[in-house]
Order: sequence, then C-alpha cells, then structure tokens
Amino acid sequence: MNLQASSDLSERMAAFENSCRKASLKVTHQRLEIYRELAQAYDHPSAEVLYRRIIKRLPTISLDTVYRTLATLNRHGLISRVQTGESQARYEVERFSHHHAVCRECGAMTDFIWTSFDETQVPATMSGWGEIIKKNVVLEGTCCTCSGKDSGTIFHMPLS
Amino acid sequence: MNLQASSDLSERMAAFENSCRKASLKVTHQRLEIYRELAQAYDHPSAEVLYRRIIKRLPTISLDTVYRTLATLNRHGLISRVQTGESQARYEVERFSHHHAVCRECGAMTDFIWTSFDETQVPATMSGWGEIIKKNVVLEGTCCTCSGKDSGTIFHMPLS
DNA sequence: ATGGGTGCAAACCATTTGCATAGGA
DNA sequence: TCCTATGCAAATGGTTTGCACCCAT
Repeated sequence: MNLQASSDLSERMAAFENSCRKASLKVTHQRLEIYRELAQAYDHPSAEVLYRRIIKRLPTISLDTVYRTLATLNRHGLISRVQTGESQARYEVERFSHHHAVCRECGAMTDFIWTSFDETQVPATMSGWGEIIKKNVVLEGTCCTCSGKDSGTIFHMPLS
Repeated sequence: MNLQASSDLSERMAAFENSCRKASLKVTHQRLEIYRELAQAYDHPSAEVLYRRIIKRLPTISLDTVYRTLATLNRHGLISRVQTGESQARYEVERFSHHHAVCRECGAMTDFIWTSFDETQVPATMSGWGEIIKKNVVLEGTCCTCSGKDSGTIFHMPLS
C-alpha cells in the first residue's frame, strides 16, 4: 500500500496549503496537523481516532475542531468522507482512484485499484441521470484474518 | 422501476414469513407491516420515514420497534442497510442485484442494473482478501432534477 | 483590524437499551 | 407455558452549535 514514499509528505503539505488558499481557507496549525495525520494514515480513521493521534503532538487541539475541520475539508473536496455502515464516519486523503473492501466482522477497510473498472462506462440507462462525480466499487465480506484463513497476501492495518 | 406488479406482494409476504420461521424469528403483526411497507417502497426509506408511514395503519407501533426490527431483519439478511453518507441509515428489500446512484444535492437514491459489471471478476490482487459477499457500485453526483437539466428519462421518487 | 477559526460546554438527534408486559410458538 | 418481541422512557454516543476569544490574512 505504501505507493508513496514518506519523503514526498512535505510536497503534499505544500499542495494542501495551496488548495486552502485557493479555497480561501485559512492555513492554521490545527488544519495542517489534521491533514498531515490523515495523509499519513492508511486505515481510513474516524474523527475520534484521528483526534487521539493528533493530541499527542498538539495537546491543546479539541475534538470539535477535528470534526469541524474534517467537514470543511470534505466540503471543499480536499479529503473524502468514506461511506460505511458503521456509526462513525471515516475519512481519507484520496491519493489516486481506488475502491474499498470492508470486512463485516472487524471493519477493516482495504483499498484496491481496479483500472479496467475505472475505464468502463456506466450502463446506457444511466446516461440521463445527471452529472456523475464519483464511480466506486464497494466489496463487503469477511476478510481472511477474521475467517481464520489469513493468507498474508493482503496488508491489514488495525484500526487503533 | 416497477419491475414487479403489486399483485405479487402477497407472494413476497409469504416468502418473508417462511424466512422468518427458518431464522426462528417470530412472525409478529409489527414485523409483517414493517416488511410490507419496505417491500412496497422504492425510495430507500429511513427508520423514521418508514415509521411515519406505518403508524397510519398501525397506530400503536413504536419507533423503537421499527429500529429494532430493521436491525434484526438486516442481521438475518432479509433486508439491506444501504450505505449512505447521510446521518440516517436507509433500508431496502433487495429484489434483484442492483447498484445505486446518489445525488449529493437532494439525497435521492436511484437503483440501476448493471449485469455486465455483476459478471466481472474482481482484480486478481483481491483474490486473497477473503470471502466477498457483496460487490456493488455507488455513483455520486448531481441528478438532473437538481442541476435543472431534467431530461425526464430517469424516474425520481421523493423522500418521505 | 477584522473576519474566519478555535476551544469549551451545552445542545442535538439518530439510535440503543433496561425493564415490565404482551403475545407467538 | 416459555421465551421472544414490544412499548415506554431513559440513556447513549457521535456530531453539531452558540459564544467569546484568538490568530492568519
């Protein structure tokens, strides 16, 4: 999953600052830390999980700010809220087009790439629906770790 | 969208009763009415929306029972909880394999069939993930009604 | 300087739960 | 009869909001 080396984090942070300015969002210390943490996370963390990680470096931040910032960044398209059946909303920085597989047992969410799907057209019956912004696949099932048949071929990141 | 005539509703209710017995769930008046209402709904209603519809026929039913019943039926696979980014969970009776297009403006959820997608295999990288139970496409965007370019080719059912 | 952003605490609201009763098996 | 399901009400928990202060622009 580590398709990007951590060395380009500063590059991504710079891009984030630019995006903020373009959207006339103030570049605050809190927003930088929230984005940095999410950009480094590969487990689609919830607001609360993110908060627990950030508070170690930024002890004065409040959970409210994390909620508000995630909502703001999502509204501006800088991050994505991920659809899940769980009670807590989860977020990610979209590094490239990908899809999700969610385990019904443990909630682990695995990214995967499916280029040939990305290139297909939606069926003709949907051509009149409207403007399609995202086209994603969601797999649901039981991951190998939970079914006890872990083959070790898929990387799992625990949800802290 | 009305692929099934209402005349087969009694048939579906009978099948539902059988499924309940098979799962050793008691066939109560409330469960029958909740299922009947959901089986006739084409707008993926939330628990509350469903409750407001059912109470007209069954004035003594409580919202809790609707919540509890939806959770129970979902757990047994008799109905499906639909993934959405909204705060309220929405449900449906799966009549046949289909996918969803969700309008970011009005929340309308449109079903569509995509047989060729249903027949495709997931990418080889996911073969080791685990047991896949569902494989669904979610489209997000702006429906024609909201963008003001309604062509009238897609049927929209308002919520509530 | 000034308007958006933050922290705090209180409010909100969808959903869940404890408990006594009612009704299906 | 026995145990599950229901109704009521209170609790829960993720998320949002009002308000005063602070800080990036």
